[in-house]
Amino acid sequence: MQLAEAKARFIADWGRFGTNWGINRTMAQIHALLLISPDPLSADAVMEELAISRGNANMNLRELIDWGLVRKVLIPGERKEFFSAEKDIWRVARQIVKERKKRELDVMIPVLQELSDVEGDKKDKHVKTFTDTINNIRKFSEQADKTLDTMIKADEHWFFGSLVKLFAGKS
Amino acid sequence: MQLAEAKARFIADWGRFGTNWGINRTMAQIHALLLISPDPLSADAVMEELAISRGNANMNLRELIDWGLVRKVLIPGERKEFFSAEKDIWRVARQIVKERKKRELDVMIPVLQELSDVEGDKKDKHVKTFTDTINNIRKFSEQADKTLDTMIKADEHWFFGSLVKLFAGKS
DNA sequence: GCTTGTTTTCAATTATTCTTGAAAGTTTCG
DNA sequence: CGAAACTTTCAAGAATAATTGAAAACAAGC
Repeated sequence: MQLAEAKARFIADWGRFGTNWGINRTMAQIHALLLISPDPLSADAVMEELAISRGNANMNLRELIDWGLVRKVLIPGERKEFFSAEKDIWRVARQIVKERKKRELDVMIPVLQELSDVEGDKKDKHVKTFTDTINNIRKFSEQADKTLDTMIKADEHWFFGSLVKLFAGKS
Repeated sequence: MQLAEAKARFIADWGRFGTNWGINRTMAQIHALLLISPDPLSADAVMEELAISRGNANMNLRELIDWGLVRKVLIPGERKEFFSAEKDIWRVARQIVKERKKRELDVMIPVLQELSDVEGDKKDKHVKTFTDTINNIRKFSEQADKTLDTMIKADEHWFFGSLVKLFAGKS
C-alpha cells in the first residue's frame, strides 16, 4: 500500500473509532494526522489535509490541547502557530485515562455518594434494590478510581509492573 | 432524598454518562431503570417510566440484550415479555469490556496489521513516522488485547488477582 | 497607531443520530 | 382458523451535535 492511501485509511478509521467512544470525528482525525506527521503542522496544513474549515480546525485543536494530547509549538521565524501530538502511545493512553477519570469518574462518585442515602423503609424491595445497586456501583467506582490513579502515576515502563504492586495486597 | 427523586436522578445521570461513551441516552437510561428495578419490567412499564415510544423501547431493549446486559424473562401466566438486567456490577463491567473488545479492538488489530507495511523508502521521515506510529499502536493494542482477554476470563472475585498473575511475568 | 497576518468566536447552517407511530408481523389461544 | 395480544420494523420527523464562514479580536512589525 502507498503511504498516501495508508494515511487516508488510518485517519478515517481513527475518526470512526473516536465516534464510538463519544469523541467527535474531526477531533480524532486531527489527532491521527498529527500522530503520523513527523513535523508540527500549522492550522492551515490541518485544514487542507482534512478539508475542514478554519473554525473547525481551531476548535478541535484547542480541544486536543485541553486533553493534553497536542501542544502548540513555536517555530523560529514563523508567525503562525504549529501543532504537534504526543507520539508515545503509552503516554497518550495514560493521558486519555487521566482526563476521562477527571471528567467522569471524579464527577460520578460524589453523585453516587449522595444517591446512596435515600429515605424510606429498607424492607421495601424498591428501596433496597436501589440502594444496593447504587452502593455496588459506588464501590466499583471507588476501586476503579484507585486503580486508575496508580496507573496514571506509574512511570511508563512500570505501567504494568505497578499494577502488580497495587493488586498484590488485595487478593 | 426520596426514592422517586433519587431514581430520576440516577436515570438521568446514567443516561448522560452513556452519551459520553458513545452509547445512546435512551439505552443507558433503560439500563439504569432495569438495574434498580427489583423485578423484571415489561416493555410497557419501561415506556411509561421513561416516557418513550414503543419502537424506541423495543429497539434499545434489543440492543441491551445484544450487549448481554439484559435478558428476557418469562413470567408464568403472563403473555408479555419481561426484561431484567444483570445486577452484579462486576459482571456488567466485564460484559461491557468483552463486547467493546470484540466490536472494536478485534476489528482494529487486523487493520493496523495491514497498515503497518506501507511501500516506500524507510529513510523518508514521513514513511518512518507513519510506520513507527502504526507499529506502536499495534503493539499497544495487542498488549491490551491479551490483558483484556485475561480480565474477561477471570472469575469475578479473582478479577484483580488475575491481573497480578498476568503482569507478574512481564515487568 | 496603523497595517497586515493570524487566531478566535459564534450565529446560522448542515449533517448525523435518535425517536416516533402506525403498519406489518408474530404468537397464543379459543 | 381467526381474533386478540403483543412485538417488530422502518420511513418520516425531531432532536442533537458538528461545521462553516465571516466578523471580531489579537499580535507583530513598521
